[in-house]
This record gives sequence, C-alpha cells and structure tokens, in this order.
Amino acid sequence: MRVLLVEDDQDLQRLLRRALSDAGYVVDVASDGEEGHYLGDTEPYDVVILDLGLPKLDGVAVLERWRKSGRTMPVLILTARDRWSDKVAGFDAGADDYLAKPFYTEELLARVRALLRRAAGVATSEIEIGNLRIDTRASRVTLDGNPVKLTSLEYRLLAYLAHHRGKVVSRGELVEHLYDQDFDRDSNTIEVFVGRLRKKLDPNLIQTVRGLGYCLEDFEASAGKDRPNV
Amino acid sequence: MRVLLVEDDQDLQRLLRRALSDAGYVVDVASDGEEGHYLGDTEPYDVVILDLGLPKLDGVAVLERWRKSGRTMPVLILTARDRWSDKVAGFDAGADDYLAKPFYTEELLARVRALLRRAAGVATSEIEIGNLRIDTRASRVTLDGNPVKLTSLEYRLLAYLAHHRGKVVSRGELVEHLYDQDFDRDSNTIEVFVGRLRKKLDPNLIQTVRGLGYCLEDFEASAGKDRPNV
DNA sequence: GGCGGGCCTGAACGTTGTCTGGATGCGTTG
DNA sequence: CAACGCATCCAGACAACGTTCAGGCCCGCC
Repeated sequence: MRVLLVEDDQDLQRLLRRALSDAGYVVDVASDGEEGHYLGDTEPYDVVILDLGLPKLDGVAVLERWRKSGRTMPVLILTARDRWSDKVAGFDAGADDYLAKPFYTEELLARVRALLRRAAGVATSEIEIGNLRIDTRASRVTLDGNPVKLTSLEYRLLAYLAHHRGKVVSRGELVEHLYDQDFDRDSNTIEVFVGRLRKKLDPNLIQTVRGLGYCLEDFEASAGKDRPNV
Repeated sequence: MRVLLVEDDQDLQRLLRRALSDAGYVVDVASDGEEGHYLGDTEPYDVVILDLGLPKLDGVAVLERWRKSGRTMPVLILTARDRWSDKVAGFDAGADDYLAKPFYTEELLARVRALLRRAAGVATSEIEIGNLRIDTRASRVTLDGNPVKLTSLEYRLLAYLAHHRGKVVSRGELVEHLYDQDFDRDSNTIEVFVGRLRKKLDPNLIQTVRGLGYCLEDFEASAGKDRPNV
C-alpha cells in the first residue's frame, strides 16, 4: 500500500514517515500544499494523510482540488485540536476521517487501516478468502488456521490483492503500489513474488490473467481441497 | 461498566467525572490515596484511572497494594509529562496503560475503552504461552515452573509483546511504549533486549518478522520444530 | 563519601535472510 | 512455428538482524 503524507512540520513528518514505513507502507512525503497536491494528482495513492496548516496551499484547498478533478482516494486530515472550523471545512471538502493533534501514532495507524478497509469494502480488520485469513492489524496470515510465515513484500503483495479482491490487477499497478517512484520496471520481481505466494499458500489462489495481470478470487481459495469444479 | 477515578485535583476530577458518565460509565471518585485504595479493594471496578501524585498515599503505592492483594482490574495511570520515572515505576507496579498530563478527554476515553476491550479478551492476569507464564500483577515470570529473573526493561518488553500476542509489533511501537518520547531511535537496544529474552527464556519464543518487527506466538513457545506451513 | 555491582546503552562486527535480475524453460497465441 | 508472456530457478548483493563488549549511570553498601 502506498501512502502520501503531506505535513510541513519536520519532526512530525519524520516520526510519521517512520511509523508508516514500519507498518509496511510505501510512503511519499510532501512538505507543502503545492507539492502535496501535485503528488496526489499524479501518483496513485491508497490513502493520503493531509495536514491542514500548510505553506503555499492550504490543506482544505488541496483536498477541494483533488475532489474536483475526480480523485477519490481516502483522505485523513490532521488538525490542531482547537481548530474545529477547519475540521468542518475539511469534511465539507471531502475528507474521509480526521485526527486532532496531538495524537498517538498507533491511533493514526489504526485509522489508516480503517480507511484502507473501508475503501476495499471490508468491514473488519480480517479479510477471509476461502481457507485463507489475513489479519491486517496483526500483519499475519493463516491458512486453515495454521500461521503462514510471509516476508514483508510477500505480505504487502497479498494484502494489496486482497484489498482489490476480484479485480484484475496489472503488474504496473502492483509495482506502483508496492514500491516507490524510482523502481526498475523491467525486472520480474512481481512474478517471483506471485510464485512464492502460490507456493506458500495455494497454487490456485492467485489467478493469472494473461496480458492483463493477476486476480485474487473468492472461489479460488478453497481450490486445493476436494471441490467439484476446479 | 464501573470506573474508579482517583484524582485530587478538583477541576480535573469534575471534568473527568462528567466526561466518563457522559460516556455511559458509572463513576466513583476518590480524592486521595487512602480512599482510592479502599474503594479499589472493596468494590468491583472494570477499570481504574489513577493519578500518581496523591495526598496521603501515593498512586504507585496504591497500585502496588492492589496488585499484591490480587486485584487485577486494568489501571490507567495519569502522570505529569516530565515525570518519566513515575511512569516507569507505575508500569513496574502493574499499570496497564498510562497517560501524560495534560491530555485530551477524548484520548482518555479511547484508552479506557481499549483497556476494557483488552480486559474482556484476556480473562486472567496470568498469561500463559507454552511453558512460559507471565504473572502481570506480580510482574513475575516462570518457565516450566522455575522463576526467571528479568530486569525491568526485559520484563516490560516481554509484557508488551505478550499483551499483543500474535501481533507483529514494530520496533517503533516498542520504543514508543518502553521509552520516553524522544529516544534515539538509531540505537539497537530493542535487538539487545530481544536477544536477552531469547537467551533467558526460549530461543524460539520471540519470532522476528524481517522488515516488520517481532511477534510472540502461541505455537512458537512449545517447540521450535519445523512445522508444515512455514 | 567512596566503592562495587547490576543495568542500560550504543557501537562494532559477524551472520542470516530477503530481494533482485538474469537465464532458462514452458505454454499460449497468432 | 515463431514470438511472446509467464513461471521457475539461481546466485550475488545488500540490508536487516544478532551478538558481543566496553563505558557510563544509578543504586545500594560499606
């Protein structure tokens, strides 16, 4: 998952960037409104954390522009505790959630997870696909109840597919969301990781759609078992 | 849900009492340590909010007495922001969470909810993981029945992992909970303590998830054998 | 107040696992 | 059948992690 963090305060920026990448997200950072707006307009983010008090272009304005040009990614706004009017303005401009400063890092992470869940149309922090279960809060995966050991990138790839379950996801989209901008796209790492996931989980879990990408389906998950049509 | 609030500052007491009962809790209030201790010892509370700077009997002493006499209800301690040593003492005495003054009411409420949730999940004050047993009220750890001597930080690290058993906990989260806010994050103390715990307890107890953090697992404690799906 | 011991810290160094990209093989498509 | 896309295998590079150790700090003890 790829996150855009728009925050001008240097300390907070460093703290959050760190916490977010610790949590396994790819993080891009902007320090002012213009930069933030540009990035959010051009790069595909799964969620945006947007401070409201920004130099050059105010957070509310940034958000309004995004929404006007059709950007629908979930946006969480950060605001000083006493600026209630900002909060209202933020919601009116199309924010999905807000958090008042100061806050605890974990709370922010929890809210980011919630936004990602909601965007995927999932109610709980656990995604269940056949006999496979992904606990996004604990960052753990179980198959038939047995815990499966995944590496960081394997997990992130699986999580992304699970959040877009049923949709065909292109290799390019995966690269864009799992890596940061400058990544050599000629490599075949995605294939490699898909292969590893298939081996560790279920060979039929991730379906290849030739020429388009990969797809994680409901009915595929229970494949390894005794089922009528496989 | 019934809450005990032990706070000597009149203004804060009124504010919190109001906020808590607004939130739907039944609130009892004590204004000094003795009264607080008495109430906590005789009445069944679901959660206690305990200020540390109290007349007659200090908060840490109150907490210690409760724990020694077997009271296991979750306790959230309130402390002045700069009294770091108090926080440590509070944890060692058996606190479940802490909040530094000044804080926002909403945050307190969020933490109270979290404590209640957690208490609902974990029935006893003793956490058992394989042959390891952690007595959170006595801050004692036994392995195969033999007591293990842990230092303060070792214990706190273990306890935090145990409270979040099964969850992958990032180094950053650990640092945030074990140390003061501004702690040099480039140090490797966490690794050192994880190493010590592994040495003192079980080498397979704490699992490392590369790039994400550490995880304390149920199944790991029993035997470090190679299981099917790993 | 000086002394000793345990504990925490941070740096250095050794080790391991993960990531990556190329080579190769297989199946599918046109 | 040739070309292409995808899967698998492999090994080097590298970062993350583990281990050890010495210095500093605090505390209790003499």
